[in-house]
Amino acid sequence: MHKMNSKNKTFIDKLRSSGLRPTNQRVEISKFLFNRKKTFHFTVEELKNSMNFKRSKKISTATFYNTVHALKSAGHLKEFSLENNTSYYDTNIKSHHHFFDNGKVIDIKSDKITFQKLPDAPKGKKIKNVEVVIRLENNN
Amino acid sequence: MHKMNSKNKTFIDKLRSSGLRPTNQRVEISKFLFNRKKTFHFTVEELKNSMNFKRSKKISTATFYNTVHALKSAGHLKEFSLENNTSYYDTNIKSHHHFFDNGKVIDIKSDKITFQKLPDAPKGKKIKNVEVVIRLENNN
DNA sequence: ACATACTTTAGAATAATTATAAAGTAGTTA
DNA sequence: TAACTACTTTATAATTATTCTAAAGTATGT
Ligand SMILES: [Mn+2]
Ligand SMILES: [Mn+2]
Ligand SMILES: [Zn+2]
Ligand SMILES: [Zn+2]
Repeated sequence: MHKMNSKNKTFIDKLRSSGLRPTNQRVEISKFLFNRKKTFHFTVEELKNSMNFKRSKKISTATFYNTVHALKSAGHLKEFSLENNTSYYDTNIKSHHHFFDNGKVIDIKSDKITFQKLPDAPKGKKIKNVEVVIRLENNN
Repeated sequence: MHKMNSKNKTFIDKLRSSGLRPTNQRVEISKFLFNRKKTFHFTVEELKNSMNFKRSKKISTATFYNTVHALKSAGHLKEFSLENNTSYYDTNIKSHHHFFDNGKVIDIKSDKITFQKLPDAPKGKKIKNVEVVIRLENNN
């Protein structure tokens, strides 16, 4: 008694090609994360609550953590931090920048910010990437 | 039986002028944090371990947390996050940028980075500050 | 010295995350 | 399809970072 629609196929392939067995839980989580137009920024708790809210058969906390870590390792998610002690994940894996607006995170495309001056990497090192955070506050 | 040297005076004043009673613990912690030439980036655990290592009379964990929070509220420390679930603190309270090199954090003075292009803040918002993280990796 | 508010402390509590190990499932092979 | 095996899910325990609690201690004003 499995639901199957044409969307799932995409995620099954995505998981398989990353060496992850496309279990029901992983497919559901992938669909929830990646089947949307805009970038999704989330914590594991938020993901768990919003997915499990409507489900009769809940997915376990450990599976949410396991799956998010697996997707991160496979390069489908990026991890980042705000100024609290929780990990956030980003469905936009391209190098890009962020607005932080009281806990709300908004993507800034890489080409929206360019530099006039950037320091050289210390000797023996090179630059892996450059990410900018623009913190916002309310006007007036 | 209090040790007192001319350095402590500075920190006593600093604490008093921030509305914090200059207790022994706070003075010791302030001296440890601020009596150095270079910026210090640390977690509360790191601070606790390095200060308590040599002391016979240990300062309690709660006091390290309390004092770091108090110093942050007073504007003498800034909090930031790496990609783990621990708060880091920065003795450099000026707006500035960072190199991240495998967990090691190095300051970049604000004027070492300038922008050619920056996005506008969404309407109703304004930019509070802009901080850049340059992630490093080893050469070759 | 006394009073009082603030501070320190040990220990309990909480939140996010990771570890454990038993039960379940996917992919493979007979 | 049945059996096999490696991988996955799950409930639960453990860990880590941090905050809370409330009792004992201390700084400051009088
Ligand atoms: Mn955590
Ligand atoms: Mn934490
Ligand atoms: Zn993003
Ligand atoms: Zn710094």
